[in-house]
Formats: sequence, structure tokens, C-alpha cells
Amino acid sequence: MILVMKSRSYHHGDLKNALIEAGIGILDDRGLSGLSLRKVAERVGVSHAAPYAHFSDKQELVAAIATHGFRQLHGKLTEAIAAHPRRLRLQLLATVKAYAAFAVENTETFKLMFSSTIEKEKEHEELITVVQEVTDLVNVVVSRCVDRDAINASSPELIGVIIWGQVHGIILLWVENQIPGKLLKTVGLMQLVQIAIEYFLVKKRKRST
Amino acid sequence: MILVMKSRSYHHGDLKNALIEAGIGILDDRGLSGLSLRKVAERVGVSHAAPYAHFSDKQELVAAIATHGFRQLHGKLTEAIAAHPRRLRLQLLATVKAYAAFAVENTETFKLMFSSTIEKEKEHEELITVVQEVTDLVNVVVSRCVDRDAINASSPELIGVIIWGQVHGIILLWVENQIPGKLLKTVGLMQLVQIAIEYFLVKKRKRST
DNA sequence: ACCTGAACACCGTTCAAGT
DNA sequence: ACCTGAACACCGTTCAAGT
Repeated sequence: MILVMKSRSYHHGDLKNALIEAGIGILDDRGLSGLSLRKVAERVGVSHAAPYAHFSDKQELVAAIATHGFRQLHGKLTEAIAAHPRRLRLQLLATVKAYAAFAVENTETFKLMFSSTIEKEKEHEELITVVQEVTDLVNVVVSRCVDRDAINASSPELIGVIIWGQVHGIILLWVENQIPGKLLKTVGLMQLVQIAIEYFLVKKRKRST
Repeated sequence: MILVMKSRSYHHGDLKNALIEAGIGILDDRGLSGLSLRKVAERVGVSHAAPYAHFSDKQELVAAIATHGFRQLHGKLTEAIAAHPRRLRLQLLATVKAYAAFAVENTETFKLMFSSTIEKEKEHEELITVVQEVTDLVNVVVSRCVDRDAINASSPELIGVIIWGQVHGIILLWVENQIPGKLLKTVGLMQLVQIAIEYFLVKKRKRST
């Protein structure tokens, strides 16, 4: 009973999350430059000073949105990994494609997550944690490939950064519309990413069927 | 004589370029979030409305700064290419390293250049042109490698985007401090980029010395 | 042609005050 | 504890007016 009431306490109940949701909404509608604390507050139907009860700063709201995005991304990657527990190459491909799919479906949030809008100086502990978790996820998948000779590399951490960087870079170019349109008519982003990844994959030796 | 006087016409002479320079200065000092038209004007010693005589918009000043950056980058890449006219692998490596070096030396401008701060809607013709020139430069170098069997790829344009994307992504991760610090203590950004590129390079067949 | 000063709408942030 | 309204400093942008 207490739990049920909790979500309708004063004016809005869980204002904090409502603000995050509203922020994402504005982001999708108007882009990063259209995101202001005052508009977020208005969208939720609360005074422009109310957000300061939950976020000490605009930065903190932005960080919270980014955190939310990274958590979603983490979920998608985890799903992709779980879908191919035994086929490492497929698992890597699926992970990377999930990464790309997230960027396609949440373009504005994705941009925010990786734009330097978020000053790292202030702590934002949650954000740092979840970013680390995503990084770890990618590194585990890549490391496993290296261990089982699906990728040849001297250092798993090194190749992890390289592959992540590569995928990330291609997606960013896509997100920023910097990939020639003519090229995109023959290959989609997914294929582009797949082809890129395959440069790192060692051909599987044939076995008897 | 006329030409000499021209640069000291009314108050400041070439206010337009002075504003661009001042903008880059503020960018380096205070970052993108600290860049305001009013501060730029103040830094040049002119009223806050004066910039509107030369830029219709804040966007246009930002685009001009980006354009300036791309021109510099274009110059650096051209130098790198010219330095190794006959050794294709070295040429590619030098090009890519010049790209990375530019990002290291002009971090804030580099971020601006590739941040979506610049709305593509408005024309910014000069910017679009110079971006295309840089893209072409990279593609020429990569294409030449493909033609001479230094890279194996079905499509030069495709591999061009992939390599550009890769280098770009790794540099961006670096710029945003998202590469694990421990890794950076053993390899620098330049080595990272070099190792990454070498995955695409076909080993040169030995010839008789 | 190039620049100024006043004015307007919008923003982030603070703070005393209300329930 | 959670929210409001007034207030302040800072923005981008416009415009009539000055040289």
C-alpha cells in the first residue's frame, strides 16, 4: 500500500525520472541544442526551479540522461551476447550490430552520450560506473575471440579498443551524416560495420561436418 | 598602397578573421561551452552586435571556425602525403598520424569540427567544400593502396570509409578520455592508430635487395 | 560599409517563502 | 521533503541610430 502511494506523493510522484524522460523527449524532438532545463520542467508541468530539488545542475540532468542511455545500451549488448553463447564470431558481430542499432534508434541520446557535453570533472559516479560496464562487456567479447584464435592480436585490451574505436567511429560518421550518400545506397550501416569487423576475424578452419 | 591600408579600415581592419581567431582562443581556454558570441566580441574589443555585420548567426561563426580547422587539417594531410610519394604504406601511415596529431594539437577545434553543433541545414558552402576535400584526400591515399595491392578490398570507397571511421573513432575515444588510462601508459595514441591501420595492410612481399 | 546601445526573449541558477 | 515566484547575470538576436 505504501509502495503504491509512493509514486503519487506530492505533485508528480517520481519527478526525477519524469524529468529524465522529458529530457529524452525534447532531445528527440529538438536535438541537443533545444534541451534546456526550463523546457524540461515545463514539459513535466512543474516550475523551472523544481528540477534543482533533484539535480544540482543542468550537467547532472544531462549526465542522468546519458546514464539512462548507457544502461539501455548495456541491456541490448547483453542480449546480443546471450543470443550466441557458443559461436564467438557471431557473438562479436551481434554485439557490434546491437551497438549500431542502438545508435540508429536513439540517435540524439547516442550523440549526447558521447559528446563532450558532459564535463568529467564533476563526479557523476553512476555514469562512470555504467560506462565502465559497457566497456568491459565489449572487452570480454573481444578477449574471448582472441583467446580462441578467432582474432589474432598480441593484446586483448589493445584490440578491444581498436575494434570498439572502429565501430564507434563508423557509427559516428553515419550519425553525423558524413558518409557519402552514394555509398549508403549500396551498403547500409549494419553491413558497413560487419565488413569492418570481418577484417579482424581469422577465417575459421573447416572441420568435418 | 590600397592593399596595405585595407587591413586597417575602420576600427579593427579584418574583423571577420579577428573574430575567428578570438573564437579559437576562447575555445582553447574555456571549451565549447564557454564560447559565446558576446565573449568573442569582447575579446576583439568590439560591441556585442558587431559580429552580425560579418556573420548572420552564431552558427556561421562556429562554421567559420570549423572551416578554418578543416583547412589546417587539409594542409597537414597534404604535407604528410607529399612526404612519402613512393612508399604507399608509409604514406597512409603518415596521413593517419597527421590526422591524429592535428586532433592532439587542436583538441577543442577538432571536437567542434566533428560535433553536431553545426546544423547542416543552413548552407555553410565553404565548410561543405573543405570537408569534401579532406574526405577526398583520405580516399585517394587509400584507393592508391588498394590499387597497388597494399590493402585488399573489394571497393576502395568502402574501405576508405572504414579506415577513416576507424582512425576517427580511436581518436575520438582518446579525445573524450574514454581509453583506459593503463593502456595509454604502454601505447600512445600514435601507436594505437598505427597498429590499427596495420590490420588492413597486406604484408609486403620480400624482394631481392 | 561598419559599428554602437538599447531592447527583447530566453536561459541557468539562487533564494526566501510556502505546503 | 518538495515545490513556487521573484530576482540576477548571461545569452543570441534585432533594430534604430551614428560615423
